[in-house]
Amino acid sequence: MAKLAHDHTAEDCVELVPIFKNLSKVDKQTIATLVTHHHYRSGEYLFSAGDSADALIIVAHGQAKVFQMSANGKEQMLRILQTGEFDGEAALFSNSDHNSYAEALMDTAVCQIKRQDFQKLMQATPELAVNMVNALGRRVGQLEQQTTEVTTASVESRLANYLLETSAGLNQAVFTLPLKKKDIATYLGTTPETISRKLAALTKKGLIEKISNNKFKILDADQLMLID
Amino acid sequence: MAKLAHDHTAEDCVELVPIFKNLSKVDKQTIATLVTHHHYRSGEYLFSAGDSADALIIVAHGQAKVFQMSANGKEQMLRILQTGEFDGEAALFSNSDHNSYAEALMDTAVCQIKRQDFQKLMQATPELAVNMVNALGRRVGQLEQQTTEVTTASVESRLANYLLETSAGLNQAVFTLPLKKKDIATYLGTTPETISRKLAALTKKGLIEKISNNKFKILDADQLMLID
DNA sequence: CGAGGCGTTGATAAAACTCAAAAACTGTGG
DNA sequence: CCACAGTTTTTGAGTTTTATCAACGCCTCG
Repeated sequence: MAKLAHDHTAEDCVELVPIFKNLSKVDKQTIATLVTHHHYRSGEYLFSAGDSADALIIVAHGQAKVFQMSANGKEQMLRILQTGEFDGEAALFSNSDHNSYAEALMDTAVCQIKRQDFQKLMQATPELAVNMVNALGRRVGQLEQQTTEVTTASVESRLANYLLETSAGLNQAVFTLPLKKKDIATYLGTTPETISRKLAALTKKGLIEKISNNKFKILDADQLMLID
Repeated sequence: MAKLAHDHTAEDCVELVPIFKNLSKVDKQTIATLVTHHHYRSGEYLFSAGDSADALIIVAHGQAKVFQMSANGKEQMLRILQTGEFDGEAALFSNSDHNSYAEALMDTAVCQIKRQDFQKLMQATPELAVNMVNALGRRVGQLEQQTTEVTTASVESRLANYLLETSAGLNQAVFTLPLKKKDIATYLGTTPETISRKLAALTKKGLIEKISNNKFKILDADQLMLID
């Protein structure tokens, strides 16, 4: 496999990832020996629905979108995996298959730990298990939030929130949308057309300003929060 | 407080709950000493949004609904807590407040373990932590499923699924809906009126049969699965 | 330059919500 | 056992939101 610009080692992975952060040096070294390492180019799939899910997948560098495909062929984005985040929790409790897809949005480096190895690791390193519980607890909270928003708030409100969060996450009033509009749509549970229209609506109301194609500026955060 | 028909002790709790099942006798006894015990009557709240969330809550007996309230006053049901299930994972990783409500749907017995105690317990009992991780992993999977369904499937399809699951869960073709229609509505992210209409529609299509007020019979499971 | 993907816009349609009122059910007390 | 009050459910009519389909414009990149 061709080496990419950044050459990540197993140790990098362990250092980068919050769930491993506060472990002892020895533990980290043990973990490093169990980790395998993969690169994906933008557009490649880390896994697909139906693949056997027998490993925890940690994004060491890059970005990937995780989504499900419904019976009628619609995508629902579940999350964007950022550096340091992981997925595959389903893999941790049974030999089941993935029911979702993960696609790299840019060149992305990934660490994997086999289910069995990880379960043993948790047995041997309670701190790790506790970290995992906390991380999963946080994830449950996020998902509960997402479920509630998607069913109770209008698209315009969801979009407004998304813009606020994105802007806040990047810590800048003028920001570039990190996703294609098509992806924003599936993330918010709607269609690209509606996103387009609602962005126009927010602009017309003077709450945001379109700087360029996908660069925006928040003009009135307070009003954006109050939508719907 | 008046005693209810069943008098549950802390030991009952520990025995009942899957995450404690495979622990050693000693561990179970330790846990039992940390557990406090509460009864709630139907309609009472186990906790409300804004309450400080500093304990893991385990349903020892009964049933409770967990829901969020959106800014515009709509309820979204997140789950029904059955005997042996727990909530409060948000409490496990930070001193945050609850952002959801839990209301007893019948007389319900609950065990609580303080966040601090539980974190220590996990440190000392890796098996417990692993059980927790697995339980939370399962929960994440459920929520991902719920999010996807709610955004990609029609109400009729969601309702059909709900009926199938309920019927399967109770293991009987003729079954009584365990929730009020209002609650089914908030669970499926819709309104009571729509539930009423869609039930009528499914009946007219000959896929289900209304036995009595809230007793139904599945007539054509295959077709129900294919809706939308 | 041209092709293909992405985004916008418009017209239309479908799904579901809202509001309002009637009907059915629940439990209670006489 | 019946009547009543309160709640839940159903039904109807009208409206809103969002999806869909189709066409067009715009970039980007070979």
